[in-house]
Amino acid sequence: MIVETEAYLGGDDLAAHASRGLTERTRILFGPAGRAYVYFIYGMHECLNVVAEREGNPGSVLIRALEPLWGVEEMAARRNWHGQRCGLTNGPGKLTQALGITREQYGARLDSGPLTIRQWKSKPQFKIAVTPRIGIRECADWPLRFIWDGHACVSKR
DNA sequence: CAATAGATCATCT
DNA sequence: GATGATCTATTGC
Repeated sequence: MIVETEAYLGGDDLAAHASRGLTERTRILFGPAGRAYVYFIYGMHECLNVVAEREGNPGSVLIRALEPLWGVEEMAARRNWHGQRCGLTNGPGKLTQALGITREQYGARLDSGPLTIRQWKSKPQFKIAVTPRIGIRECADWPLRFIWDGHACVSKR
């Protein structure tokens, strides 16, 4: 269950990787929605995005945190680069570590297959809070971070 | 407690 | 050659 996301837009959203145009790394952002945009950052972290706009518009959603509903033991069995146990999913880098997501999943479908993200069928019975995005400089105060308010798996700050 | 340093590399200038 | 949609450990108050 995803409990924290951030939106990255096209056009004048300078915080978005796609804002500097189509490059080899960002080309998937300009493709059809429902694909995975995985990028490597800070020399040691992968982050997972869902392409969210129609073809030609580079909008995406960064998956920042989730609550593991199953597979917790598999996640906990993995080790991160520091040799420590992971399995925590409250942060973009830790999340991909726990799920075993790498750039091999770049461009993978998220609407079918093993990485399918399912929709919440009924109306959400929890409170959704909106806050500024985290860890960026450009457009840092744009209210584009969406969290399950009060959920233990949401990242800090 | 809060602040910061360090790890470490693909991507862009 | 600099930087970054991060995380953890360590230092300093």
